[in-house]
Amino acid sequence: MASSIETNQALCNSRGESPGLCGLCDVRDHSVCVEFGPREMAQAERTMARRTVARKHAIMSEGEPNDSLFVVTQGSFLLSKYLEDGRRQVTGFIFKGDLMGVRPTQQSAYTAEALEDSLVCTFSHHYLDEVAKTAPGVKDRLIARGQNEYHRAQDHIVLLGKKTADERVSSFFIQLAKSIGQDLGEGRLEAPLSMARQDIADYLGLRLETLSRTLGSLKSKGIIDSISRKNVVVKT
Amino acid sequence: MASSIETNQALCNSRGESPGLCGLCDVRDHSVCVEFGPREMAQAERTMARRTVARKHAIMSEGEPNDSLFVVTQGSFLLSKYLEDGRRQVTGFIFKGDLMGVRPTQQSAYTAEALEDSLVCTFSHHYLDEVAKTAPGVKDRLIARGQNEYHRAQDHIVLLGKKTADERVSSFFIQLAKSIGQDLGEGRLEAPLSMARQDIADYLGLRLETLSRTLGSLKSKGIIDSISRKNVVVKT
DNA sequence: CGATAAGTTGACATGTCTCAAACTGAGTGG
DNA sequence: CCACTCAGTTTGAGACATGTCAACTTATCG
Repeated sequence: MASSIETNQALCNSRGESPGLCGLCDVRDHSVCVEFGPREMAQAERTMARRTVARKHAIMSEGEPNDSLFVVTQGSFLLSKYLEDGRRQVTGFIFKGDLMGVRPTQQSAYTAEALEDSLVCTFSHHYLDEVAKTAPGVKDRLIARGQNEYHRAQDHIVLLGKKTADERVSSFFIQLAKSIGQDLGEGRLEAPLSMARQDIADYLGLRLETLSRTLGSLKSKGIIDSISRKNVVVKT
Repeated sequence: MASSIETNQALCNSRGESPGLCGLCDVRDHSVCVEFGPREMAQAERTMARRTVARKHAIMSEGEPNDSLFVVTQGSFLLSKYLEDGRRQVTGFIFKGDLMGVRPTQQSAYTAEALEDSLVCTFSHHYLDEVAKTAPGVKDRLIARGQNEYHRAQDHIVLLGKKTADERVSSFFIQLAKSIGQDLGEGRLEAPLSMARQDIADYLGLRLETLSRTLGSLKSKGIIDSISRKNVVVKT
């Protein structure tokens, strides 16, 4: 799962406070663009494409080439990989402030599809390479983001390799709530759920039915306060 | 698991063919150093430390700071993470030509310990940042390596989340043989095993006993030709 | 308010785990 | 060159967590 905004920075920021679209962007401070100087900012506003992605539509597909970096400014995405026989593994969820496509590639390693109507800023890597010549911090930020992806993947590996169904489900919801939830007080956190049960099950390496049963068990244990299709409240 | 040398490049290479130690290094063309010019090479040979790591000794520890990049020139390493109660998940194996520590960090995400007496070149990230000023390709190489790690981790996630014990074990040995094995002809590949059964089981998210039984089953199916403590021959 | 997709619950099957015992092979010393 | 040892590995029998398949319930949306 992706750890949204808090700790990391994404790509956009105007050091010279230009009042353009980027100047108003609410993920700017957490993105690659933080590294852009006023000149790059102005150029970015012309060069960069803002793109809407409709629910269920892919912005990257496993095996297809991709030469852009995407910064999610609204909405959320699901990352997945398929085995030849159609079994699907969800490898991550992406939220506002997260990046996709840290490196250009002939064959994307995974598919990224929108879980809801979403909005992304796209930067071609060709353009980023240019920017990097005068703003070297951009590359460091990409390295850092890439490492974050890797570390999240390692946590996911531990979850799948060593945790029980109960542990997987509670780890997932607690992490989700901590990363995108809001505090309701009394140690309760509420988070919106843009993904379906099947998506969560495919992320956790469980069957839909097992997830559903486990959810019931966690509710009775008080770890999960309430859960509906679109919302969850967890206690910590 | 790490995909050794073939496809990727690591860090070292003398474009100006200096006949120093680096000039003789057999992983040079696959490493970061490929990007170094003659000047950087000469400097590297003075600055960089070659270090031996004894079997079972850690070169990085989960939670401990690390500010160096390691290039494995001999031997192999095991990467692992632990849950609070001591359960261990092996997140990867590292072989000759692979990198560890792509980014400096206050808290390493995992532990890396030598599976056999090994040899690494260590570059401080402080030094690499200097080099990057005149050899910008170094950063790109680190981004690329970081992404490779991430993609391998995603494959690992699919293995743990969706594959059966049989599939996990055969995937593991086939990938191992393809990456570090040598061709015996007739579609047979032989690879040395520097890790114990327990290490492999912890990598595959299986119990030792399940791995052992599965190995027997794969032998009778002909997917594994033979396997001992130190060697495996797989048929493809 | 009916139609359809999404989620839950039930009963049973099975793959993997658990615990215990037996085996194997490399090193050591008599 | 033969016990002896000890860690590593394999085998056995039974338990249990999760998977499977089917029926049922609940949300969502025209």
